[in-house]
Amino acid sequence: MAVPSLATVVADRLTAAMRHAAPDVDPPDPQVRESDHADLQANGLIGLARRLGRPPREVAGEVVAALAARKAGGPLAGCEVAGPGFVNLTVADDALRHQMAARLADERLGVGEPERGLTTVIDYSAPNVAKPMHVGHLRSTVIGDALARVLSHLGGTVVAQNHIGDWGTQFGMLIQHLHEHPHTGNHGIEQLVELYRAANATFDTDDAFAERSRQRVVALQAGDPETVAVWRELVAESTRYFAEVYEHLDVRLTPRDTVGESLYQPHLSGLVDDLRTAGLARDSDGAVVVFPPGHVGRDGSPVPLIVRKRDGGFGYAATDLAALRHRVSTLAADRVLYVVGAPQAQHLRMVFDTATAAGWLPDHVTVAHIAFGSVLGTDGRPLKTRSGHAPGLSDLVDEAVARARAVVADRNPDLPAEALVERARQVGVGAVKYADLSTSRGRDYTFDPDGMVSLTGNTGTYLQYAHARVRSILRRTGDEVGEASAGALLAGDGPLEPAERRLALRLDSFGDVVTEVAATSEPHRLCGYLFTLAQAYTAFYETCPVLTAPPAQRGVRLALCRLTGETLRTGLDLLGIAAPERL
RNA sequence: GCGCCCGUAGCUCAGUGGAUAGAGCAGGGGACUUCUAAUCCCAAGGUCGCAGGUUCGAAUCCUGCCGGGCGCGCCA
Repeated sequence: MAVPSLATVVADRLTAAMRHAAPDVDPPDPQVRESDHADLQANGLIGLARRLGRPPREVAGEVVAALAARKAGGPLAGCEVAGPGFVNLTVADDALRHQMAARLADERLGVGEPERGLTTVIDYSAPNVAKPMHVGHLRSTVIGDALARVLSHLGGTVVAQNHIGDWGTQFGMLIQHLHEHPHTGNHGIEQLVELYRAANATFDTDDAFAERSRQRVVALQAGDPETVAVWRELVAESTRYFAEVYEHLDVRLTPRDTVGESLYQPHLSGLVDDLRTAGLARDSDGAVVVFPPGHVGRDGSPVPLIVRKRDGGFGYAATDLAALRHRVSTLAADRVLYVVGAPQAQHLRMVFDTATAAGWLPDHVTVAHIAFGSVLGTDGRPLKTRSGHAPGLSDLVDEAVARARAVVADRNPDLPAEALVERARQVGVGAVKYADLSTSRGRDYTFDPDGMVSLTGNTGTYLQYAHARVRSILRRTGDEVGEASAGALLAGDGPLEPAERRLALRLDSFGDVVTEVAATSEPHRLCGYLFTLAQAYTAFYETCPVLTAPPAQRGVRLALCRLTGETLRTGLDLLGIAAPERL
């Protein structure tokens, strides 16, 4: 059962008190926030005073009095006016114990399911066939996977769509090159990459080959059996590679979520006709284009969305429109999220605007570009995919895992080789994912391998370590669930230590933060929360002995440990990061 | 030129219009016979790019400027 946080309960009570103290005025948001000066502080009463045209401290005093008059059984132990009209709020120890007990008794830790009944389509990862995945794919994959986990945890239906690049003119040159230089045996990603490089080089230097490649594109589009068979082989090989990468990364995408660009090809002709019929598309120099209003280019003229090229081929805009239409009509999306790099912002806006104009986007469906920044080197220069080589995803992950293995092996000399491999993977992958998820996604991303895999400080490893310490304590009790129970919390009395209070308050906000991540599509908020939670636990760990405490206190502390452990484990899982029992 | 994003500690970054702007890393000083020291504590480090404006109150909202990144007709 959902357990509202103390902050929301207190906010509701303040709103009620404002209504009581000033019945004729619509009460503003009480703005209850965590505070350095108390457990919580409310800033919104100054706004109420403004609406009343009266001195803020006076009004705040009346609201506090109204609050005090109805506080029987409430969670507050104290509230006082401070500064220009803030209200500092202290929650009662009993209220904290009850909150913790309620969360501990609930398998969902008291987190509600506000997404129940909503379907969200998430477009993420989107690697290209016959190309290695690089850091840009990593961001989309990791962020998209985290959002999928969060929305699904909140009760929503999530439909992942891996929009892989499996169509386009480059396949003509790949297939033609394979045709002229047949490979034997299996290919593997390395061979595919080599094929891409060789085909591309020949294409650029050999005009005759380039022409044969163009013919090969025509053959592919016409469904020539031999050509299609080779194409399928290329796609299948890449799909196997993607699946390996996802599994290694603990990403939930599977081949079932793969909906390549090729699948929309049969619908593009009709789509262009529909746009024409709707009066949105028109001919321009032999191409078919849409001019969504409000998009102006270099010379002040409208920027076209090219749905069909002059040569008769369809551009990616057509594919994107077909995909969007499919997601809304067939997949019944209430919300469509595009986890795509920020440089595509204008393109996506034009696609969204065109879809809206065409009537393919009903009002109740929201569409959002979940943009993330470009990948920069440590010199601050962007790493270009085409010119230089963007760092390969596998290289980065392998390096992180190797460093993790060195540290894990150093701390656990007796760990069997097999367990070492798996734990190093969990730690290394967790470090990479956390580094990616913990900064706000809109910013450009500085690719810093050293910082990413350092395994100290504000990293995924810190969170895993805090979790492992929790587990270590609980393992030492004979019956952790029985002793570290909700009942133990409720049986506790006497004042809580400051470190216990701070930990309990952090634990209480978990559901609010997860809901916020869903609302903003910003996983870094969850990272920040989990880091402060781990810090609060560490402070508790340093100052509050658990196993050696007197029985009543021991029960309370064990219960706090267990709730912390389960909150960390759940939070890490929502980020796609493992929480091993031991580090 | 137009549009979008971004300028916060030496570096990498948090920061819901609220009180004294916070973390991590690096560098300095301390703490392991102790439930895991992958940790913790202390000190140091800032014209929040600049200038105006709105507000009781601005890193946060508005305007202008400076600096950086990205995008802007047939690649995806």
